[in-house]
Amino acid sequence: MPEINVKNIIVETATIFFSKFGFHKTTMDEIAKHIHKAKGVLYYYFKSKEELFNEVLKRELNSVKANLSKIVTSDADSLTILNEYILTRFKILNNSENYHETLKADFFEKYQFVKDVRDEFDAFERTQLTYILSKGKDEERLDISNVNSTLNVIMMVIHSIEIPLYLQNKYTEYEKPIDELVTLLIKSLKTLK
Amino acid sequence: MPEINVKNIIVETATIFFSKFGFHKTTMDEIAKHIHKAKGVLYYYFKSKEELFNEVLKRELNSVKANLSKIVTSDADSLTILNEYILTRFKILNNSENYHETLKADFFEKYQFVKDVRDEFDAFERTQLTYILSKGKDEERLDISNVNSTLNVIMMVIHSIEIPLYLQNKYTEYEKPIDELVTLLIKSLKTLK
DNA sequence: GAATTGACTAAAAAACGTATTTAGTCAAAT
DNA sequence: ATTTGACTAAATACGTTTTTTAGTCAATTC
Repeated sequence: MPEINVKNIIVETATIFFSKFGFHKTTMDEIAKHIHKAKGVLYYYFKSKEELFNEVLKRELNSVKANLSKIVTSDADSLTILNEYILTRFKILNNSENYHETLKADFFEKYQFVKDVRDEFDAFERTQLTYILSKGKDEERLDISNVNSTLNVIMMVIHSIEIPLYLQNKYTEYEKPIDELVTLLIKSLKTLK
Repeated sequence: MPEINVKNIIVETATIFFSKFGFHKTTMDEIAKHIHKAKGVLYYYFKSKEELFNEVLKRELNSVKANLSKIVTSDADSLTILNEYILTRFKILNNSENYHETLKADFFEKYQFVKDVRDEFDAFERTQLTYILSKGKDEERLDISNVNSTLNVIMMVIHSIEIPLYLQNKYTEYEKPIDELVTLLIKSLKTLK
């Protein structure tokens, strides 16, 4: 069986198990057994369980990035883009149990190995949001004196809200207030005419 | 020694110990020893360790409430009041280690006994913010169609931000973005003239 | 009668030793 | 180059023992 397939099958299987049982409760043995392979195969392709989880996480986040990039590069105006970016981000990451689990890194030591992947996703987000805000500023649709500080506000809001949203199962409760918050923020950033 | 003093001394001592060591690491024995009393005295005035902690918490929150009420009842206009309310709330609660610890109730079972005190403080907040928003609406300074849903937005924002702020030691990092966020929110709520 | 004490104890937490499981390794085989 | 399965150090789980702690209460003091 070609490498490309075995590695993918491992990652796909790991995605299912990690999503369902979490990183710590999933064993390498059960992943191996599920694909009818010896455990050693997993270690042939991945240095460790942590590296496998990071690969699973990267692929999930790459999918999220692709969706978000589509929004950012659309023909819509920057206000619409910013609106859709934030709402879509919350919505699609709601389905990523593995991403939720990484939020625990901010509370427990045992997840520090996900830091790099998390930082990389953060960097992606800052880039996308900076692009949106700068575009809006250039188009004179957004009234922003300092792009970077507005960016920090938005990042703070996103990172703060996602904790109760995903770790305290408040997605349903907060769905409507999030909509309204984003509307308010857009309104406050909109250039007055 | 009169009752009023012993009870107060117990609470004051408990405040110090709970703030420093947390609820679980503080023993009733060390509180008693510190005030040169037998442990039974603590149980004469308080039914349990949990009741003592709740009393400590109530007193801290009563102090916070007093400060916030002063702002709410001031002669300033509602925009200024809303601004000051939010910023002051974050600032003074930053010094309440015991309040921070109650935020853990949303993550761990062992703190469920603080729920009532927390709910009561929430209710206080909703009342104060409703008053501010309604006042602003009446004064026609705030452009709000539905006071209750705007209230939910503000409460969501406050409760979300306080988690990283106090449990992840992000007060310094978030101080400036919070200022700016509040400025943006006020701007979005302000009636256009 | 109210307030305090200090001995007591059930239960919780911590410590400890043993058993089991798991991540990771690697020589042998394919 | 890829896979296997036996192996092992380390981590985790578990049962037992020890220690600590929250809470109690009869006796004492004020």
